[in-house]
Amino acid sequence: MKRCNLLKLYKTLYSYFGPQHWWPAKSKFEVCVGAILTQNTAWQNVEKAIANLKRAKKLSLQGILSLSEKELAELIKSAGYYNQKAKRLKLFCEYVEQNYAGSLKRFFNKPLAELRKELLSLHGIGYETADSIILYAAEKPSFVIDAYTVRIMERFCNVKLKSRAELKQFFEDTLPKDVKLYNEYHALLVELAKNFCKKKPLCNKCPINKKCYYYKIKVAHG
DNA sequence: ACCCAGGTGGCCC
DNA sequence: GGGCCACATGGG
Repeated sequence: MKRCNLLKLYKTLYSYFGPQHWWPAKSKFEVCVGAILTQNTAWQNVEKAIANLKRAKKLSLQGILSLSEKELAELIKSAGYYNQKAKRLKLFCEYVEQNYAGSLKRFFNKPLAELRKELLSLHGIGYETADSIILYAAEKPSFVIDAYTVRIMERFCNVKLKSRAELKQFFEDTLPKDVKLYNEYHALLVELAKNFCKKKPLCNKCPINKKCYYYKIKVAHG
Protein backbone atom coordinates (compact mmCIF):
# COMPACT_ATOMS: atom_id res chain seq x y z
CA MET A 1 0.00 0.00 0.00
CA LYS A 2 1.34 3.40 -0.90
CA ARG A 3 0.94 6.11 1.61
CA CYS A 4 1.69 9.75 1.79
CA ASN A 5 3.82 11.76 4.15
CA LEU A 6 1.09 13.51 6.05
CA LEU A 7 3.25 16.02 7.86
CA LYS A 8 4.93 17.20 4.67
CA LEU A 9 1.59 17.47 2.97
CA TYR A 10 0.36 19.52 5.91
CA LYS A 11 3.32 21.87 5.77
CA THR A 12 2.89 22.40 2.05
CA LEU A 13 -0.79 23.19 2.44
CA TYR A 14 -0.19 25.46 5.39
CA SER A 15 2.46 27.49 3.65
CA TYR A 16 0.31 27.75 0.54
CA PHE A 17 -3.04 28.60 2.12
CA GLY A 18 -2.08 29.89 5.55
CA PRO A 19 -4.11 29.43 8.75
CA GLN A 20 -7.80 28.80 8.17
CA HIS A 21 -9.24 29.91 11.53
CA TRP A 22 -11.77 27.13 11.86
CA TRP A 23 -14.46 26.66 13.03
CA PRO A 24 -16.05 29.98 12.01
CA ALA A 25 -18.44 30.28 14.95
CA LYS A 26 -18.74 32.29 18.12
CA SER A 27 -19.70 29.51 20.51
CA LYS A 28 -19.45 25.77 20.95
CA PHE A 29 -23.15 25.52 20.45
CA GLU A 30 -22.93 27.38 17.18
CA VAL A 31 -20.30 24.88 16.03
CA CYS A 32 -22.70 22.02 16.73
CA VAL A 33 -25.52 23.71 14.84
CA GLY A 34 -23.22 24.47 11.93
CA ALA A 35 -21.92 20.91 11.86
CA ILE A 36 -25.43 19.56 11.43
CA LEU A 37 -26.54 22.23 9.00
CA THR A 38 -23.55 21.81 6.72
CA GLN A 39 -24.27 18.17 5.97
CA ASN A 40 -23.86 17.94 2.20
CA THR A 41 -24.47 21.65 1.96
CA ALA A 42 -22.40 24.66 0.91
CA TRP A 43 -21.26 26.70 3.89
CA GLN A 44 -22.65 29.87 2.38
CA ASN A 45 -26.15 28.47 2.72
CA VAL A 46 -25.45 27.45 6.29
CA GLU A 47 -24.34 30.98 7.16
CA LYS A 48 -27.68 32.36 6.10
CA ALA A 49 -29.51 29.85 8.24
CA ILE A 50 -27.34 30.68 11.24
CA ALA A 51 -27.87 34.39 10.66
CA ASN A 52 -31.62 33.75 10.66
CA LEU A 53 -31.38 31.90 13.96
CA LYS A 54 -29.34 34.74 15.43
CA ARG A 55 -31.77 37.35 14.22
CA ALA A 56 -34.63 35.40 15.79
CA LYS A 57 -32.52 35.09 18.97
CA LYS A 58 -32.88 31.34 18.84
CA LEU A 59 -29.26 30.33 18.41
CA SER A 60 -29.04 28.57 21.74
CA LEU A 61 -30.01 25.22 23.12
CA GLN A 62 -33.05 26.66 24.87
CA GLY A 63 -33.85 28.76 21.86
CA ILE A 64 -34.04 25.78 19.56
CA LEU A 65 -36.00 23.77 22.10
CA SER A 66 -38.51 26.61 22.28
CA LEU A 67 -39.28 26.33 18.57
CA SER A 68 -41.60 23.87 16.92
CA GLU A 69 -40.04 21.68 14.28
CA LYS A 70 -41.91 23.63 11.65
CA GLU A 71 -40.76 27.02 12.93
CA LEU A 72 -37.20 25.79 13.10
CA ALA A 73 -37.37 24.37 9.59
CA GLU A 74 -38.53 27.73 8.33
CA LEU A 75 -35.55 29.52 9.90
CA ILE A 76 -32.98 27.10 8.50
CA LYS A 77 -34.55 26.75 5.09
CA SER A 78 -31.59 28.13 3.21
CA ALA A 79 -29.39 25.26 4.43
CA GLY A 80 -31.43 22.72 2.50
CA TYR A 81 -32.86 19.43 3.80
CA TYR A 82 -34.56 21.67 6.31
CA ASN A 83 -37.13 19.14 7.54
CA GLN A 84 -34.49 16.54 8.30
CA LYS A 85 -32.13 19.05 9.81
CA ALA A 86 -34.81 20.62 12.01
CA LYS A 87 -35.46 17.17 13.46
CA ARG A 88 -31.77 16.50 13.92
CA LEU A 89 -31.11 19.81 15.65
CA LYS A 90 -33.99 19.35 18.03
CA LEU A 91 -32.96 15.80 18.79
CA PHE A 92 -29.43 16.91 19.59
CA CYS A 93 -30.67 19.68 21.88
CA GLU A 94 -33.16 17.41 23.60
CA TYR A 95 -30.44 14.87 24.24
CA VAL A 96 -28.14 17.41 25.86
CA GLU A 97 -31.02 18.91 27.79
CA GLN A 98 -32.19 15.59 29.17
CA ASN A 99 -28.85 13.94 29.84
CA TYR A 100 -26.60 16.88 30.71
CA ALA A 101 -29.02 19.45 32.03
CA GLY A 102 -28.58 21.40 28.81
CA SER A 103 -24.87 21.86 29.42
CA LEU A 104 -22.58 21.23 26.46
CA LYS A 105 -19.68 21.70 28.80
CA ARG A 106 -20.77 18.71 30.86
CA PHE A 107 -21.44 16.68 27.74
CA PHE A 108 -18.03 17.48 26.31
CA ASN A 109 -16.36 16.69 29.58
CA LYS A 110 -16.58 12.99 28.76
CA PRO A 111 -13.61 11.08 27.39
CA LEU A 112 -13.35 11.27 23.61
CA ALA A 113 -14.36 7.67 22.93
CA GLU A 114 -17.51 7.88 25.03
CA LEU A 115 -18.44 11.25 23.62
CA ARG A 116 -18.06 9.94 20.09
CA LYS A 117 -20.14 6.88 20.81
CA GLU A 118 -22.93 8.99 22.24
CA LEU A 119 -22.90 11.44 19.37
CA LEU A 120 -23.02 8.62 16.84
CA SER A 121 -25.97 7.08 18.63
CA LEU A 122 -28.03 10.18 17.87
CA HIS A 123 -30.16 10.00 14.77
CA GLY A 124 -28.79 12.30 12.10
CA ILE A 125 -25.27 12.49 13.48
CA GLY A 126 -22.87 10.38 11.48
CA TYR A 127 -19.10 10.12 11.51
CA GLU A 128 -18.26 13.44 9.99
CA THR A 129 -20.70 15.46 12.05
CA ALA A 130 -19.66 13.68 15.23
CA ASP A 131 -15.97 14.19 14.59
CA SER A 132 -16.50 17.82 13.64
CA ILE A 133 -18.33 18.43 16.90
CA ILE A 134 -15.65 16.59 18.87
CA LEU A 135 -12.78 18.42 17.21
CA TYR A 136 -14.16 21.92 16.76
CA ALA A 137 -16.57 22.21 19.69
CA ALA A 138 -15.34 19.78 22.33
CA GLU A 139 -11.75 20.39 21.19
CA LYS A 140 -10.59 16.82 21.46
CA PRO A 141 -8.35 15.19 18.83
CA SER A 142 -10.67 13.27 16.51
CA PHE A 143 -9.56 13.59 12.89
CA VAL A 144 -12.39 14.54 10.55
CA ILE A 145 -12.65 12.52 7.34
CA ASP A 146 -14.99 13.91 4.72
CA ALA A 147 -15.57 13.28 1.03
CA TYR A 148 -12.83 15.78 0.21
CA THR A 149 -10.27 13.97 2.30
CA VAL A 150 -11.00 10.68 0.58
CA ARG A 151 -10.82 12.30 -2.85
CA ILE A 152 -7.59 14.13 -2.14
CA MET A 153 -5.88 11.10 -0.73
CA GLU A 154 -6.89 9.02 -3.72
CA ARG A 155 -6.03 11.55 -6.40
CA PHE A 156 -2.91 13.19 -5.18
CA CYS A 157 -1.39 10.81 -2.74
CA ASN A 158 -2.34 7.47 -4.17
CA VAL A 159 -3.78 6.41 -0.87
CA LYS A 160 -6.59 3.95 -1.28
CA LEU A 161 -8.06 2.59 1.84
CA LYS A 162 -11.04 0.36 2.23
CA SER A 163 -13.06 2.67 4.39
CA ARG A 164 -13.17 6.06 6.01
CA ALA A 165 -12.56 4.40 9.32
CA GLU A 166 -9.24 3.15 8.01
CA LEU A 167 -8.36 6.55 6.65
CA LYS A 168 -9.13 8.14 10.02
CA GLN A 169 -6.97 5.53 11.68
CA PHE A 170 -4.15 6.30 9.29
CA PHE A 171 -4.21 10.01 10.05
CA GLU A 172 -4.46 9.48 13.77
CA ASP A 173 -1.74 6.84 13.88
CA THR A 174 0.60 8.93 11.74
CA LEU A 175 0.09 12.39 13.22
CA PRO A 176 0.62 13.52 16.79
CA LYS A 177 -2.69 13.71 18.65
CA ASP A 178 -2.87 17.45 18.57
CA VAL A 179 -6.17 19.31 18.44
CA LYS A 180 -4.68 22.37 16.77
CA LEU A 181 -3.03 20.23 14.10
CA TYR A 182 -6.18 18.23 13.36
CA ASN A 183 -8.17 21.43 13.30
CA GLU A 184 -5.95 23.14 10.78
CA TYR A 185 -5.31 20.03 8.73
CA HIS A 186 -8.93 19.26 8.00
CA ALA A 187 -9.63 22.90 7.19
CA LEU A 188 -6.68 22.98 4.81
CA LEU A 189 -7.85 19.84 3.03
CA VAL A 190 -11.25 21.45 2.55
CA GLU A 191 -9.60 24.59 1.22
CA LEU A 192 -7.47 22.58 -1.18
CA ALA A 193 -10.46 20.64 -2.43
CA LYS A 194 -12.61 23.72 -2.87
CA ASN A 195 -9.97 25.39 -4.97
CA PHE A 196 -8.43 22.54 -6.87
CA CYS A 197 -10.28 19.31 -6.54
CA LYS A 198 -13.90 19.61 -7.61
CA LYS A 199 -15.62 16.40 -8.52
CA LYS A 200 -15.31 16.44 -12.28
CA PRO A 201 -12.19 18.32 -13.37
CA LEU A 202 -8.80 17.37 -12.02
CA CYS A 203 -6.97 20.63 -11.77
CA ASN A 204 -3.37 20.85 -12.94
CA LYS A 205 -2.62 24.04 -11.09
CA CYS A 206 -3.04 22.38 -7.75
CA PRO A 207 -0.18 23.22 -5.40
CA ILE A 208 0.44 19.62 -4.51
CA ASN A 209 -0.26 18.06 -7.87
CA LYS A 210 3.22 18.31 -9.32
CA LYS A 211 4.81 17.32 -6.11
CA CYS A 212 2.54 14.37 -5.70
CA TYR A 213 5.24 11.75 -5.98
CA TYR A 214 7.21 13.52 -3.35
CA TYR A 215 4.69 12.49 -0.76
CA LYS A 216 4.48 8.88 -1.70
CA ILE A 217 6.31 6.55 0.54
CA LYS A 218 6.01 2.87 0.91
CA VAL A 219 5.00 1.37 4.19
CA ALA A 220 4.28 -2.11 5.27
CA HIS A 221 0.82 -3.32 4.53
CA GLY A 222 -1.42 -3.25 7.53
C1' DA B 1 -30.12 23.83 -17.68
C1' DC B 2 -26.92 21.50 -15.50
C1' DC B 3 -23.54 20.21 -11.39
C1' DC B 4 -22.30 20.44 -6.82
C1' DA B 5 -22.06 21.45 -1.75
C1' DG B 6 -17.56 20.68 4.87
C1' DG B 7 -23.66 13.74 4.89
C1' DT B 8 -27.00 10.52 6.87
C1' DG B 9 -30.21 6.83 7.17
C1' DG B 10 -33.05 3.41 4.97
C1' DC B 11 -33.52 -0.26 2.07
C1' DC B 12 -31.83 -3.75 -0.95
C1' DC B 13 -29.08 -7.67 -2.09
C1' DG C 1 -20.80 -4.62 3.66
C1' DG C 2 -21.30 -2.13 -0.55
C1' DG C 3 -24.52 0.33 -3.91
C1' DC C 4 -28.52 3.25 -4.57
C1' DC C 5 -31.87 6.65 -3.14
C1' DA C 6 -34.27 10.70 -0.83
C1' DC C 7 -33.55 14.74 1.31
C1' DA C 8 -33.57 20.64 -0.81
C1' DT C 9 -31.60 25.27 -1.17
C1' DG C 10 -28.51 28.39 -3.64
C1' DG C 11 -24.23 29.50 -6.28
C1' DG C 12 -21.28 28.87 -10.34
